[in-house]
Amino acid sequence: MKTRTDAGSARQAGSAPVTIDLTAVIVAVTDAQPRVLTLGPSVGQLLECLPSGPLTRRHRTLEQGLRTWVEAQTGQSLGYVEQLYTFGDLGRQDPATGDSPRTLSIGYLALVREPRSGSADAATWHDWYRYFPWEDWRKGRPEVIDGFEPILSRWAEAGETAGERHTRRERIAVTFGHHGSNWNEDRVLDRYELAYEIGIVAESHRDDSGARLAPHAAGSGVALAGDHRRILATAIARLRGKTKYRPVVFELMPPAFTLLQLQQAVEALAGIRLHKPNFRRLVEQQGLVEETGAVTLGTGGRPARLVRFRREALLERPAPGLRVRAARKRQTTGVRGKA
Amino acid sequence: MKTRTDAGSARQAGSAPVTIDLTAVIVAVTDAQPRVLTLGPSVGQLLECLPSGPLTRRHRTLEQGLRTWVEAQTGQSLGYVEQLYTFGDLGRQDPATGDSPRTLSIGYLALVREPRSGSADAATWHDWYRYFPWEDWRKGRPEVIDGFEPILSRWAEAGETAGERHTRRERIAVTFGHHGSNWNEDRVLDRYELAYEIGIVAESHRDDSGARLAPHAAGSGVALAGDHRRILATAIARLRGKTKYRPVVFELMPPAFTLLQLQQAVEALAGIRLHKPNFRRLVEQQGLVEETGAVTLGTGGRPARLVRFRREALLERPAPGLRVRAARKRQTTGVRGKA
DNA sequence: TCAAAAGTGTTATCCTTACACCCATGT
DNA sequence: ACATGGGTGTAAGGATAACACTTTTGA
Repeated sequence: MKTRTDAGSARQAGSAPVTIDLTAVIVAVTDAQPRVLTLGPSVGQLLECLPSGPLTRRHRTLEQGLRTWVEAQTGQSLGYVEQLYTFGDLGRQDPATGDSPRTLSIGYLALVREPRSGSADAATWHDWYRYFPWEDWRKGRPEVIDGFEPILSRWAEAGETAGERHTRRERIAVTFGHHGSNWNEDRVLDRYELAYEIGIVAESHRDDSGARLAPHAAGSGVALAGDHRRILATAIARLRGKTKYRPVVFELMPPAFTLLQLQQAVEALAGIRLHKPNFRRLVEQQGLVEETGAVTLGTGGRPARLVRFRREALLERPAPGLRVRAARKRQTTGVRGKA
Repeated sequence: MKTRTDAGSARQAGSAPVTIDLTAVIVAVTDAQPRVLTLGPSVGQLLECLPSGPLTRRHRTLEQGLRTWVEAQTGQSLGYVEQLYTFGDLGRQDPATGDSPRTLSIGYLALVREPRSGSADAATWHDWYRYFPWEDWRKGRPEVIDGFEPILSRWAEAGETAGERHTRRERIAVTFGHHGSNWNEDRVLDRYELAYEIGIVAESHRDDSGARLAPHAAGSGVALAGDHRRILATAIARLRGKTKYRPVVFELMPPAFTLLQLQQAVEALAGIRLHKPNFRRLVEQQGLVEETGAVTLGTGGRPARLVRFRREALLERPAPGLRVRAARKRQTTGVRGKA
């Protein structure tokens, strides 16, 4: 790709040595909880991190490099994989490293069916709301947000000009909604970035020495090494968004499942509760599933039909997905957690 | 980001030297046509290419590096910028380069308001359908697709097993639709990748020495250097998709515009025709525009109200955009081209 | 018998699509 | 007068969201 070099004006500015880190957000849903695979912490490594490794000559494609590293580090082999974003800003680098060999991380989202519990190494599955407690609205508005609200307002009112204060208030309204209403579950990354900027989140303080407004709020979740929590936020946002127009949830489901299991998986990802009868109709009317003929036994109630994903849906609809919105009342299922 | 190095198992495999290329797809809409800014061709550079340059130490952020390069090469300063994808597979490198210092390109989408015609350098604006003639359905089904169809079927029927043939037929149906129906304007990248794989497109033959099924079909559009046509396809796909749930079109419009101009911009991007009365209602009902009070004169008919983008729409709707679908009949406007 | 989950019916409302039609200006 | 684009009315059909209600199991 050097052939066009001459076309530019001042090209020979000396490209710095760069290392590429391939980083994976590996997601599964078990027992109606969204889980993500992390490594550590260990000696000499204070924080947990996502599986990741440098791109080498032996990797023909970026994705192949990612799969190789993940398998080596976690024993997990990946099915569905999708590139998320490339992070490479200076100044957000881990201070320990220094800036000398610049590192870019290319983040990936991977979906797997079963968290085969840590066969290899120190890989462990964690509920992803451990890192984003404010993102789980399934049991109602999370209390941690109460702690954020004064910090957010203080930041808004600390704007220099009237215009800036207005912009800040608007930004808060868009990302976090107005106290409880207008919550948009897709804006995971926007919320993390705002929290990072304001200093709600531990990483803000680690990354820069300058004083931030807020002193790392209580309930701001578990931090990860480097940019990894940002990458995780990107993954959750992408997955929540994509669910709505592409049948990605099924990558997380076993070959046969009940409609309730499917609903709980969607709820787990989106962090909201859904209306059961309407959810079922949505799924069936979109033609996303078909009968297997089998039924489950002993789920604590009437046996449920087992269904499977119906691939033909891809041909029939331009955007086959689950365009869901939170139920006003708790119209879903009774007890959650252990399914 | 080296702090977690120890957490992995066999990390020290020697990361190869890598060059990062920042590549921009710069889009504008003028005279109801979608345009993209390219460089060349020139001496020693047979093909056109997108503005791009290597990431250097001086670039604090990737985006800032991109802006700097684009401004140097084209004189164009960028407004809205969004990262698209990072391309880095070996084997798709330009053969001239060889593989030694591996190059990744990070593709960006930029939207600008006015193609201030090539003040600097050799930058020129081109209709983007020059590179993707099959993507413009505004005047009905493009004839070039007739030429593709036999090639696609031949490829499908050349599958080894019955299963593979079925998979291939399905893939064709999803990406290109069944002869004219089921066209999904968002699947620009899928179509390019299929065309590349089959050999419809010139790049397939340039990149690999192996014989392909088809000998670079007629009407397969103008090729670009390196991965650039793929990056352009990614940009168009992203833009077509994003229009539906985010008000990005307005980044391409002047401060005040008529509803017809807006419709023509959307049609230009999506490559389909829309139903005029319904489009207007959609826009107004979504609250995306507000009156300026002014009207246009002499547009060949009754003077039109000039409207502007209404920022408050962002606060009111979770996904403010123009969820459009092709009109069955030509219900739009009369003559196109010169607006 | 009751709790728990599965599953059906029905309605009001909104959004989408298509059709038909009128309005205001320039040539 | 008529062409061109601007703009409104409205009705059919489909998708949603909320409501209430029945069915089938296990403890």
